[in-house]
Amino acid sequence: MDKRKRTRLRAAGWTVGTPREFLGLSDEEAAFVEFKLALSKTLQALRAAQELSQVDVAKRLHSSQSRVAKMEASDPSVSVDLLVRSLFKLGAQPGDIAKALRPRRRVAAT
Amino acid sequence: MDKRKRTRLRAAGWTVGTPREFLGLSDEEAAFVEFKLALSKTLQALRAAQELSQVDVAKRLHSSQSRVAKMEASDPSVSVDLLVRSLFKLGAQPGDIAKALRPRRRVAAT
DNA sequence: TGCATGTATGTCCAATCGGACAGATAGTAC
DNA sequence: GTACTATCTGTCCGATTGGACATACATGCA
Repeated sequence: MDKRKRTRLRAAGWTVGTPREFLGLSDEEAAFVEFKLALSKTLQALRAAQELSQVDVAKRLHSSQSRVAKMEASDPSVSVDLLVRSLFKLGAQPGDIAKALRPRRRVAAT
Repeated sequence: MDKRKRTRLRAAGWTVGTPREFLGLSDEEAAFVEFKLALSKTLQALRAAQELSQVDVAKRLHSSQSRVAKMEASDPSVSVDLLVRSLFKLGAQPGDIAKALRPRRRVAAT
């Protein structure tokens, strides 16, 4: 987005910026939600790799399908604890989790 | 500990083994407590590096000294969420956390 | 000795989390 | 069309968590 358009939008009362700016998140909060997101993605990937349904995973975790869906969606009602425990139960190794948390290479902003 | 002594102790009614065995933790549970422990240690290290008291840290986190003590002690009442949020608030980068989680090289058991 | 500082531990209660259920939506096969 | 499967979303209520407080313990210093 170029400066001109940005300015016009702001003048029209719009908030312009990144999702993080939009939501008014501080740096630490943003880092935390990204952290959770990385774990969610890892969980999804692990499930896909094992070709399981959410119901299957729920059984292994002694939980419910709806909670698994929320875990994968990084729902606010899901804690990092639950995500980490679940990853371990699905066979992830500590190293796998560490790997998943490494910050993605940043791509040039447009 | 040698085999002989181990056997004698068991005969005398003692449980012999790792803390994990002693507590009857499954692999995933053990992995999880180690995970938490790594975060606690990182928090302590971060505080030490900045030469802050627990009270100082508590202020930065908008929490209390007692909770900080429990975080560093990896108390059961402390969640991974709290630890991770705290680390970020103290300025840790995602990469730092990933690094802290990498499994330590195992040393020959005695 | 008393006093200050830093840390550890136990408890209380409000806030958050998590399993479970209901119901919605989407895709596929018959 | 119905039926089945997989996933998503909202809600409820018991369980866990977290800030706060009191208090104990340790160390250093005047």
